[in-house]
Amino acid sequence: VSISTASRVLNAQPFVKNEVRERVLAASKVLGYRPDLAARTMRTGTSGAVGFVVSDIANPMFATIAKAADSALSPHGYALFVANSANDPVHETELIATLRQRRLDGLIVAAADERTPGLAEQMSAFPAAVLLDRDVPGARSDAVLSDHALGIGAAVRHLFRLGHRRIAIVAGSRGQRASLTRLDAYRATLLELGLSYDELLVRAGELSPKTGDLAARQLLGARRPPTAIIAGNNQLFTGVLSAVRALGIKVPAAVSLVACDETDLTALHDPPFDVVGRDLAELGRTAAQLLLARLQSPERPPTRLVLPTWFEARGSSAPSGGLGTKGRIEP
Amino acid sequence: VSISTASRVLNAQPFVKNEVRERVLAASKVLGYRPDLAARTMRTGTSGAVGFVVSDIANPMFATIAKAADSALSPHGYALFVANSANDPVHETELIATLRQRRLDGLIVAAADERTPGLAEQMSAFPAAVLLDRDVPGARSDAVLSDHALGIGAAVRHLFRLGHRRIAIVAGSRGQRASLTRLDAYRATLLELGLSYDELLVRAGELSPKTGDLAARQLLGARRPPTAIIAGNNQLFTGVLSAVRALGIKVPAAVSLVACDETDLTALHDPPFDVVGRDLAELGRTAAQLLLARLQSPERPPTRLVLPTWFEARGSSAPSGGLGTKGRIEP
DNA sequence: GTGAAAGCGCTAACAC
DNA sequence: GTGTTAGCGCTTTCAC
Repeated sequence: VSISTASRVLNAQPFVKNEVRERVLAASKVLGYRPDLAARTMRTGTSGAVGFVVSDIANPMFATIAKAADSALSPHGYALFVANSANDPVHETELIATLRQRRLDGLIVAAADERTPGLAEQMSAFPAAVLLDRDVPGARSDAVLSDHALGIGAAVRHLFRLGHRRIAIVAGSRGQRASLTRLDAYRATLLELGLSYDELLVRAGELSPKTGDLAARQLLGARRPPTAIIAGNNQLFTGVLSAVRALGIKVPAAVSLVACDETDLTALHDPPFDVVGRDLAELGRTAAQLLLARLQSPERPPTRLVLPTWFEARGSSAPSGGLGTKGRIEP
Repeated sequence: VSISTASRVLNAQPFVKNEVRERVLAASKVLGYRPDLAARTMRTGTSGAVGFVVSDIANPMFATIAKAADSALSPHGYALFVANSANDPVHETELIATLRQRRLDGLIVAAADERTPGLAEQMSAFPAAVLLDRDVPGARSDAVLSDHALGIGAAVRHLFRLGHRRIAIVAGSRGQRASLTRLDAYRATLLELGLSYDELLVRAGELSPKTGDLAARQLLGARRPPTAIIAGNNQLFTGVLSAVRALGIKVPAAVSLVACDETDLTALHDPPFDVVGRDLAELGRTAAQLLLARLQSPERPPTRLVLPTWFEARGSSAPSGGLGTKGRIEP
């Protein structure tokens, strides 16, 4: 029983006598043999591992996506490792570099900031890399994106129909496509409806509850407060909601609220919150599929897939006494 | 400039002339040199990586813990990778084996089922392994545990004081210490208060919203329904709540509800839900510290740290018209 | 069909 | 102080 024959057997290669194969298999079972993956990685250059870099590992949105991606990858023998950049572009760059040093075969990236210098180059260093709802300038990689304009547009129109004329939005900063396109869609829809774009009704900052809380306090404390607020991210929404609670403001009587991305909080509130939804699991699955496809055929042209978002009116928006509504509209 | 001198410089070893050191550093900067960690791992036997095996990566509870553990590990140069066992003991065993094959230096385990055969052996194969709120028979490893009895006991007593005599609990199955000790504490406290333990008021199953939903429907649809329900896990709680919503039952007027572990849902509900709380970040940090300590001194005796839980009465429990209360008790 | 041997990129023991 | 060399465990030619 030589060392190379054993390797052949364990890698299921042909041209090994059946009797020998049996013996090797038996022996490896008895000894509990497990190949050293570090050695294999060094020899073959592949690790059978895929990384998922998220900007906030504690955000259940990423967790849902990761779960779906993992389910799609693991039947193909790839392990998914989730790593946290903690919303820090510097740390993120370092993290991705380490993942490459560890020879991960693939990378799914929801970058903290798309404008981080060198990101595109870092990604192209991987055999396969997929952008998840991010648009990195200069990157020629596969991407799964959400069409945020669909949902935001519908939300704004819904609020308009209810009579709202002062609709505010709280969004992330300019470093992420999601925030940018949500803001763009917000503005475009306002103009389409003949409303003016009022910068005082727009707040942007880090994607954290704190930002949402602060923004909501500023908006609601202003001389001419909004009658509706769209929170452009689940973390921002928790902040907005905590501010609304702290200020004792009634929803939807005094202010209408729209969240982005369904969570337990939005779904199980009584009544549930209006939400701009999307299929997070589908997002993760698709990212995994793009990754697998690229690993299989490295030369295929980059694919950009755009998945829909939608608006669900529920219990957190109500008619406003604005110009547009005469009679009361039942929610 | 020889290959071993370069290695010495880059590993910050002494006995290298300053001038040479400078030159090597400069060259490595220019070339963008990054050591191949797979090769280093093979040579040294260590990978500088730690795994965190969770039973449900989409559960924000684990995400919070992971985030805290990561923050504690990364300053020490360890990367934390989160991997999902998807509540499947078989998959979990496979996953841990792979992590060992990848030569991860450490492991934090919140096993799906503590009774999985061979778990203790698998863990002892790692240079360092920490159990996170799990009690694996035969494992001689470090552990961070939560004292669930504290919080559950307080919750049951609180409900008793409010006049509740039919207090139900929905818990996980017997494969996790958390579920077991919560059930034990529930029963012990009932007996301590002179109440009988009624099996019809106890439901157990997989830690999923579905279980919670089903259990709540059974409990509330019974001939003698409970006046209060304790959900022994955040996932179960979402299920219990969805059932309560679907059945149109008022909280806390018709039934009092207690959740385990604070989430956005429990904190931001109006009014907030009563909750058995604990410091999840502290749990993660402590796990990381135990891991680092063991990596530093492999021979130290195993440490078991127990962290407290507590009960917070808020808006989801109300007096019940039971035998115990005459006058109305203000919440 | 099987074995011997080279080499992946790195570190560490040993010579100089 | 620095260079030479062996070897970590695996896969993969290349002989036989």
